[in-house]
Amino acid sequence: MPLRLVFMGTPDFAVPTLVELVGRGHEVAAVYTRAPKPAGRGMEMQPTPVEREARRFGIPVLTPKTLRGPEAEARFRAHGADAAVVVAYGLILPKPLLEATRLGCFNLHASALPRWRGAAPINRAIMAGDAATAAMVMRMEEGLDTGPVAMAERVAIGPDMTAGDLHDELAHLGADLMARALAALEKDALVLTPQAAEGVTYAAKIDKAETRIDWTKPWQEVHDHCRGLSPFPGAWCEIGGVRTKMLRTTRAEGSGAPGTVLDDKLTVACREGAVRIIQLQRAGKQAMRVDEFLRGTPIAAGTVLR
RNA sequence: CGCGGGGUGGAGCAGCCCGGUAGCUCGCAAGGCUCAUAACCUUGAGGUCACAGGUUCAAAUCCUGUCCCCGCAA
Repeated sequence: MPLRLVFMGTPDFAVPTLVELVGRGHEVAAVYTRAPKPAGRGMEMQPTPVEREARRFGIPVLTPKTLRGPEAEARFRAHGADAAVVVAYGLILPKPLLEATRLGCFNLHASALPRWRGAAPINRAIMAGDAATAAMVMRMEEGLDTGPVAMAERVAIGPDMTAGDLHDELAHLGADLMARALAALEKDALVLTPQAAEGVTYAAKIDKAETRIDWTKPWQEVHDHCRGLSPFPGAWCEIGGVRTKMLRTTRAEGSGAPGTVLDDKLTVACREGAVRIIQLQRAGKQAMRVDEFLRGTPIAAGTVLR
C-alpha cells in the first residue's frame, strides 16, 4: 500500500528521487522547495529544479521562508502525510516537524556518514581524495545529518571522476535507495543503524574564494581540487588573462616551476608532478576538449598560468 | 532593466574599431611518398558570416530590433 508523502528538496540532485517516488505509486501530497529567487543572467526569478518537476506532476508546491513556528507546523501537519522525504532541501527542519508524521522524516545524503555531514558532501569527498563514498538514507533527527542509517550503498570514486559524474551517479542510485527504504518502511521492516561515533567530518559549503587553482600544491591536490569542483562552481586560473575553468584533468609526467606549461598539450607543472588539462571552459565560451581549445588558442610551452 | 563575453564551411578560432571578391589550426575526400601510419607533400569539396530590417555604389564589418549560447554574480 503506497504511502502518502511530503517531499522536500531543491536542486537537481533531488529531482530523480521525486520522480522515483511518484513512479513507484506513492502519493506525494505536497512538495516543499526553496522559494524562487533572482538568479541567472538578468537576475530573473528562477523556480528550483524540484519546483519545475513538481509542477509537471501537478503536485502542490510550497516555498516557505522558514519552517519554524506554529503556523508552518500546522500547514505541514495538514498534509496528513505518513512520512516526509528530504533531499538537499536547504532548510533545517525543526523538531516539531521531525515528529509531525507517523513514520518520520527520511533524508537521502550523498556521503558515507558520518563522514561529510553537511552541505557539500560530493565535492568535499573528491577534493579530499576519497577513494569511495556512498548514498545513504537515514532517519532524520535534530542534529545535522546525525540520524540512524536505514539504507546505504557504497560507490567507488574513480581517479579522474568529477563531482558532476559522482553527483549524477549518486542522485540516481540514491533515488532507488530511497524507494527501497520506503518499501521496507511500508512493511515495517526498516532496520535503523546508528552512525559510528568515529570518523565524523563536515562538508562545508564551497566558498568561491577557494575555487582558484593553486599550482604550488602537489599534482594530486591540484587534480582533486579541479575535479571536486567540476563542473560547478569550477576550479579556475587565468589563461591569457581570461578566467578559465579546468573541468577535467589527469595525471601527467613532467616537472617544472609551478604553473608552467610543459608542452604544447597543456600539461601544467605543479609543485610535485604535473597534470594535463583534458577539458576546459573559458569565460563566455562553451566547455571544450583541450585539443579543440588548442586549435583556436595555441598555448606555447613555457607559458606560466596563474 | 545587475555586469560582461560570444554566435564566421564538420570542430576551435582570426577578420569587425579603419566597410570593398572570407582566412588560420584541424577534420573530411582524392592523389603522392612510404613496408606502413595518427607522420609528411599536393590537390579538392564544404560557408544564407545566428535571424530580420536599415544606411551605402558596396556590409561578416556601421545602425536598429529579435533569437540562442556562455562567464561573473546570486
